[in-house]
Amino acid sequence: MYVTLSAEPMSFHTPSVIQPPCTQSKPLVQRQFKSGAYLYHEGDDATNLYEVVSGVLRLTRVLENGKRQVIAFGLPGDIVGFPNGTRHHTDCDVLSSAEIVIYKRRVFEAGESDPETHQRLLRAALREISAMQDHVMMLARKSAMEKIASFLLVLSQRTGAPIGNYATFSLPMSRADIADFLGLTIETVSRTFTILRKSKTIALGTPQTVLVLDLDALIDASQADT
Amino acid sequence: MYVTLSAEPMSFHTPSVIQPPCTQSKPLVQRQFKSGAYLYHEGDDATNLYEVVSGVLRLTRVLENGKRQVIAFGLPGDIVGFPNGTRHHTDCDVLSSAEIVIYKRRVFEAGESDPETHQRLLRAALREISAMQDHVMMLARKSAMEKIASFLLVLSQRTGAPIGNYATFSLPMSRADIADFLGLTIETVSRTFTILRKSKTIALGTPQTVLVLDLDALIDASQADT
DNA sequence: CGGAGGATTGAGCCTCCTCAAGTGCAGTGG
DNA sequence: CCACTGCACTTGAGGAGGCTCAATCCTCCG
Repeated sequence: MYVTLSAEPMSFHTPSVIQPPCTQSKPLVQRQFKSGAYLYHEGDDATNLYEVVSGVLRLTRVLENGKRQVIAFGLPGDIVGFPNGTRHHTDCDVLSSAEIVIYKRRVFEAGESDPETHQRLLRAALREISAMQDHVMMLARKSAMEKIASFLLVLSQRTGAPIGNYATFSLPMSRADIADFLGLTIETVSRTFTILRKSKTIALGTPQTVLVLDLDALIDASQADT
Repeated sequence: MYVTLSAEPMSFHTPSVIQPPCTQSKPLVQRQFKSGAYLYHEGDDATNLYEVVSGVLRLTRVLENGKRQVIAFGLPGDIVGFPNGTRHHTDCDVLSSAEIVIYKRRVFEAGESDPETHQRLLRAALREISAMQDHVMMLARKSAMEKIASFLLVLSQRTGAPIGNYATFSLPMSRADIADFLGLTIETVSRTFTILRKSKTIALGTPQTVLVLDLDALIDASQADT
């Protein structure tokens, strides 16, 4: 499942730590991808699906005018690469070096050979529909602050590590990627980070390293004016 | 597939006229639903999938604060009701009386009994992922005018009927539904309709009946400032 | 005729975008 | 070692698009 930022704090779907992707004895293809590598491009014939074990992926689409739009980020536990028809409809590249489990598409589509994996991939596809719907709701209705806070919350939940009473995590994507994903501009993203810093809700070690100082405040900021 | 309003004019996916849903000899369950009826609610156990033959469905989700958000509209040719896990994650009700073909969920999930329908439903699920991604891109980056024009274009393409040189179609959903779907307010939707009327791009018979007077102008209005 | 609900229109404001300048850091080369 | 350059991020000023609040219109229906 992708980062989706639903209003209700998101549960950890198929976290690889708890439920490792390899549960049967069959050999699984797992590969290491370096930052900047592409898993596939838009229009490529889709032969594989990809499960993120570690690292972060970026799914983008190129618009008519050549600009790139970030559709989703692939975090550990996500399965990406579901095609439309036989072809990929996004680009997918690696933001921070990733371990990826590769599944054959036909296992997903037919599955006679491996019903267990087939079911697993099917559920991932359905989760993705739900996730995209969550994302749609956020884009349609949330303010800049609510979007940023929601985004940080999900990253914190899914990739954060505790440090004392706080949680810390890294932002492998640029401000431009965040802005693209949330339907904002770079400047608004940056300003919103500044507001959160000044209110002592978060702290930034580097611009790519976030420390959550006040989780309750972040949750408040992520929710609509209810 | 749902109404998605991608930038490139959308092709007609599985139009029921050309490729009727019933291609095999097995008996298919087809039912009539009246306006206002619910196909399912959020949280319901998902036993079926639904293919729209005629009419229009509305898929919504209820937020914490009780407000309703329109996720998608189901037009003829769409297949709706893909669950997340075993449960529906949206409400689905009927905006204009609809003929619906009902599929059993287990045919979609397993499909040993009916590989052909299984494949058909699987493709629909994948199309839906793609469609939601298109919708995300629109919500994130398009102006009010671009959203409305794109929305009208899709409805015109998918449900329009020619009248002389023009195309006409009905809007079974309220302004509030349109606003919700596009991430706008009722007032902005109404004002944008007015602009399109005054520029002779469209005409409104009733507020629910659209006549496309200048298709090229509508296409122009639907595209970003490229 | 009167009321209700949806749609339209208007005025004012606010959030976020645009444009522009400034800052900090990493890499490069003198 | 230090200037130079490039890039990402931050900050500021100003403006515009869309929202809010409110009034009005239209149509349907009792």
